Amino acid sequence: MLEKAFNPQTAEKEIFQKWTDKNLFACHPESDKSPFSIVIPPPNVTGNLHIGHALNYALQDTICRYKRMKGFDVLWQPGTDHAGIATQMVVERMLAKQNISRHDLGREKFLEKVWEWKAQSGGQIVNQLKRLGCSCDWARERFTMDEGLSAAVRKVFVKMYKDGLIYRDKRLVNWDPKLQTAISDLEVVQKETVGKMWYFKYPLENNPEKFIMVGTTRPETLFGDTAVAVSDKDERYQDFIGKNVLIPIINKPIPVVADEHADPEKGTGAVKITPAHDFNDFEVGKRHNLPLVNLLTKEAKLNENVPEKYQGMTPLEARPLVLNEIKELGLYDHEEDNPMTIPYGDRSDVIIEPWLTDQWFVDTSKLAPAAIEAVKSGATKFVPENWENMYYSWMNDIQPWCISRQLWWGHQVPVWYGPDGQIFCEETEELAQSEADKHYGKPTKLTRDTDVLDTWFSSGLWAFSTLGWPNEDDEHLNKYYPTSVLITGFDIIFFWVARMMMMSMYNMHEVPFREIHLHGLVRDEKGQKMSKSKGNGIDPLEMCDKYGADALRFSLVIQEGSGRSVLMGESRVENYRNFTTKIWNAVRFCEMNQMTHDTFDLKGVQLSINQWIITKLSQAAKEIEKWLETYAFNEASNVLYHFVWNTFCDRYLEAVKPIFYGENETAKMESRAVMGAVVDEMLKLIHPFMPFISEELWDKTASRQQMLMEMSWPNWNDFENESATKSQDWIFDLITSVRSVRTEVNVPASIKIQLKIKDANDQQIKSINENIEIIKSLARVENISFTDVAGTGEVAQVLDGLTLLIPLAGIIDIEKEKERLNKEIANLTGFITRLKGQLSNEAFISKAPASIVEEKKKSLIDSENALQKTQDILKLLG
RNA sequence: GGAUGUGUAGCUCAGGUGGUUAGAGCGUUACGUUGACAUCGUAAAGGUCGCAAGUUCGAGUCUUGCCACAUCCA
Repeated sequence: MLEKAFNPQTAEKEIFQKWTDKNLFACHPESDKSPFSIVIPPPNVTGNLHIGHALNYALQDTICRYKRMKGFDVLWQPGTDHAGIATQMVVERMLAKQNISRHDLGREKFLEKVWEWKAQSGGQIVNQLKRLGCSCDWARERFTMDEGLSAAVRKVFVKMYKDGLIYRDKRLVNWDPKLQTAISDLEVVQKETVGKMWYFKYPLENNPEKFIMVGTTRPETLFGDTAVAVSDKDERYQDFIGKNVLIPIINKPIPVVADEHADPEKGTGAVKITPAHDFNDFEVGKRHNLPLVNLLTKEAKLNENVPEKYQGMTPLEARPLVLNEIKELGLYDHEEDNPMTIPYGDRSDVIIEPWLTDQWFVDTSKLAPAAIEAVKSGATKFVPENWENMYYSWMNDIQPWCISRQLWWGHQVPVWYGPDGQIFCEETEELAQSEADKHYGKPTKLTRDTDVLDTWFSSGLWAFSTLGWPNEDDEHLNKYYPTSVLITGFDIIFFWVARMMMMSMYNMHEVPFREIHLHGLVRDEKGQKMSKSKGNGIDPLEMCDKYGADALRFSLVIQEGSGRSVLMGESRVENYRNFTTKIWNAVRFCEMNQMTHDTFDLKGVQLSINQWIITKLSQAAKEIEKWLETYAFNEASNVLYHFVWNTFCDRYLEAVKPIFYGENETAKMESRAVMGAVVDEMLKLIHPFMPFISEELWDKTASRQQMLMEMSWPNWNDFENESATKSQDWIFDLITSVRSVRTEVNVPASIKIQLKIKDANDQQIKSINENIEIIKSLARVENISFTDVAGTGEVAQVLDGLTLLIPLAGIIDIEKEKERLNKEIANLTGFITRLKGQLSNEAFISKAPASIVEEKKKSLIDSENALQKTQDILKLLG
């Protein structure tokens, strides 16, 4: 006998262990089953499971478990990424507590520390994923810094370098002065603020009476100005073009150039150009061959190119002083509030400075076309489709990707320099050395580039590097690549999805995945983004502790549709915990009524209620299948929820109760067998969504040869009985109808009524007789009889041509009943008027399809019939 | 400023190719039986489908304009 309730805390652990012991998560490249493969979006090795992960992995687990049951050889490839900046920060912070900096240790020692940290406390998230029930092939867990994956990085880098797709260039990059590394465009967060626009004068070199008024948001960078730009269409400044103006304070002459960057409509129409500290100005500088004057150190402090008194200040410290000096010189004009955006580092949260350095870049413009074509041709499909637009628009306007980082933790760039700066890019130091020796004609000492690569560079290879590449003979690579689907959040479409597409097309000449399902982000119950500062976050592990992993998973998965957000609150988890309890108790009830699990021929089932539940289960299985195939998780889980709760519990179990309380042993036997079979199949349907409770019930209700996880997806197509199902559905309509009337005329639930049925046809009579006990029980009816005449004092309701009569003389309020009937008559009349209107419309009759016209005609006859009967009843009431 | 998306019940959302009186969950209200149920069950109320035109026999669904909001990119 089952316990009173499910205890997730103990059961989850045991079940996961059993799955692991039986090695059920493993893929089987040797099997002849068709492959289905997913690579996990690798969580950050420093990470902890947050609710967004929980959604993402719950969706993947649902699909993977479902596909296994559908007979696929599933590989769900797990792993983590090395998170260059985040990990380095974690370890540096740890060392800082002992007053050690990474520079004290040196690169090699520091990396040892990082590996130590990783071994001890890295990858906690993996255990957290297991708590969720994730059925990844854990034995194949990978890490982006593994030897194999690192080899892949080196190989791809060298190949791309030699193909001219990776190059080194001195350019403006987004410089993070706190972390002291370059970061890519995508790692910069633009924050809106209201800043100031300051206006001041640049006097003409040879005629200080005349000047150009310039507006700027960064006055302190004037020391790096190398021109002032105006529009060549701007009447005001025609005379100035080609002449020199003087930079205030330092009186350095710089040219006035005509450039489209200056917008005559904005401000004064003249802008100062600081090519080394602004991306737009950099472009202007290139067009006019302007020199670059760098003003900042790598800590983003003013350097030796500014007057001595400003050196060592931050730009923000220098700004008011510079403005003061301009004022003192009489060159200052005025200031205005100016809405603007300021770039911040997404990790460091400090202001990012455009800074001129040598960095490595990927020429993405050459990679993008193949990645675009892969989606255009349908080789990879986005689900939902509308994400394609976002993908195309980014790809079409793609910027070079800065892949070098001035960090220690990560894949060191496989580049060595000769004494003259000659580049040797090879997969190993030995190869680079031998190339260098050849090049110089003698043994020559090389130095290695100290930069490491952006973590996303290695993540970009994830889809094939985890499967064994560069070993082209790896059986996993051969069987599971391209992967079937990528399931991830839309927020990393550029960071990761787009880059995997580019890297895979270039390197494998094949898409990384056939489909991409992008899901929404988890928000709080009010639709607000969850954040630490708002304190509205929900800890998935705490939810697992309180309500069980199944409840958490279901509350997430049932919300994932085509929308952009999944709303989450503790009450929702609690709600679906109630659902798990419902399941538990339903099965417990079946157990109490001695359900059986012996082999049993479902085709020989006699009772229509049993035929009905068999058919409903079969239909639910097919529907869930249909929705899961298109990643409509909300629809699939909704079908399951309604099947379990409404169809199985509220209808079927309630309907069979009278059978078990009755004397008909044959009916009992049949129902016990059907009940057992339906429970078994139902648990299979539940399993992909709620693996723990379903497995537990499977285990506890019978002695089983195999675990539930190993079973096949239900297919009861051959046992469906449509006509029995239809008439049984009609019985439930009848029951609802009686219940509804009872409520409307306030018959207390404790009173059992008499039910008389008038004008029923043969089919209806047969069906009612067959289900007489069910009707009596569910509609609280004492006795059912058939009649030809309606009596007085009877409440009546028309249903599909027959009339339900409930004698309630003395109990009911005649006036209230009249009111009810009049309301119904008004409804029917309105409906009939509309139908008649349509049917008397020539245009409708001639233009609408015949089937629609027929339908309306039939509907009209039925309604008129019902109207007539309802009016008759009303007359009887006097 | 550009792009995309969204506006349907108090809340969150469903509503392939136009076709009966627009659905679900939660919430609300009323009433509760013979113990599977952390409660559960039964029933009810609640919507001029953002606004305005247009196409059509027929528009929540298609077209255009407007308004509001959201996200991404400048």
